[in-house]
Amino acid sequence: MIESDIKIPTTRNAITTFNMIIEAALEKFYEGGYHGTTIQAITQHAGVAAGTFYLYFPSKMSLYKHILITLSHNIRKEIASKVALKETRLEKEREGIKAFVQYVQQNPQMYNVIWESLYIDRGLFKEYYESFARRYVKGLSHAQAQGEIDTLDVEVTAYVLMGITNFIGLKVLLDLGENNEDLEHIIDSVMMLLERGLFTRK
Amino acid sequence: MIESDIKIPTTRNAITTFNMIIEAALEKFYEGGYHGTTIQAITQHAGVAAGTFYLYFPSKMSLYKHILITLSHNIRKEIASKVALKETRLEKEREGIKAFVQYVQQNPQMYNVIWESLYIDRGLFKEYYESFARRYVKGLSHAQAQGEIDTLDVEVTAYVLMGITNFIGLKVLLDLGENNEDLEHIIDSVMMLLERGLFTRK
DNA sequence: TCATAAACTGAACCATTATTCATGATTATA
DNA sequence: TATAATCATGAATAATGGTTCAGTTTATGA
Repeated sequence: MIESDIKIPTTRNAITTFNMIIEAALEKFYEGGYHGTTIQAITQHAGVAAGTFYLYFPSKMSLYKHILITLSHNIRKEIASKVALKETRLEKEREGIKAFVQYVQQNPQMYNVIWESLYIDRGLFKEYYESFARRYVKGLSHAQAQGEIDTLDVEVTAYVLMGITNFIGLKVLLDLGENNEDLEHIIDSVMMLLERGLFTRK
Repeated sequence: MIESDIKIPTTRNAITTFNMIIEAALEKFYEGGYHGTTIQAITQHAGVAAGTFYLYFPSKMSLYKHILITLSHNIRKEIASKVALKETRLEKEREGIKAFVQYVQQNPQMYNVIWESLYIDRGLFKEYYESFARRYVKGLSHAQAQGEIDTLDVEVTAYVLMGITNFIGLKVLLDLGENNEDLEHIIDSVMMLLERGLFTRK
């Protein structure tokens, strides 16, 4: 395991400190990115001394990886639990998009942390999207076996759907374009496209 | 203009040097990202001394911005010219995806440079996607007026299509998942989805 | 051919910052 | 209460890397 070198504390106070450092790091990484954030800035924001950082993390890098892994666990769990409540693939798809966008809104640091891995550790970046896709493919294959979705290449479809979800999330998070307040309307539009296709029928 | 502080040279040799620095920077930024790349590394790779860099660029940052702007100009021009050759919106859409993915394959530094702007200058990142979307919206609105595409929210649709294109590009570039050799097959799958929708019809 | 400008050099400067460590405070245990 | 173990400090260290500049080479054109 990558994070085996992190000393996860057991006593009450130490756990608080540990978590405060992570919280502070999330905020700072969001603001300035990995390289734009100093240990001083993190620890200062967490209200501890610089040296305290190294009681828990052997390096700045290990903190970053720990955060990346935690975030990706969380979002996957979040989406999976919400999607599981729905019956049809159509409903699952709608719920998945919604859960993702809401998670992003509540954890705006996500894109920064995950995308930055492209420059920090390309393996982690690939692993994140590939394992996300793998789970997606499973769900789509199942739906295909049930006759719910068309006979498409499920892997390509998984990346298409991930692309849609990610860019809608980005639009809402960074307020790209207009009308980002009404999430239901946005999702309605996306679902209409997935239901009918883009083009008019003759 | 942002890059007005760059001294673009006029004499033959100086232009060569200028371009060699940019080429080297592209390669190094791709390998290690902005922060992971030193001026020393860039100039060494370009075969010039460190000081030479500052004859043309006032700072490392100005080089990055110059590259970002150049890349985004180029890809837009590339896509626009190819899409213009096609008649129907369906053909234009197919051509657009293809042009994008091919551009990405030939300029693999693109994602690194553009996405990294999220940590370097969030305004540039937003500007890039918003202006990309604006052009897309124009095309879609036109197609809608012609009755070629459904009555969808064109802005949301633009981000959906950009998301699809970007993630297919990412899949091919980073070789995520399998079967990334056959680009035509991938594009066929995407287009089928856009034509028919995702779900089977009762 | 020679003078002037343009292009280039790379060692030195200086600011930044990840990490260490000697020391002190706090908490748990016997 | 004594003693060990844990937790915390923050100044010092050491390395890195963007930028400068005084000097050298190359090109130009009269």
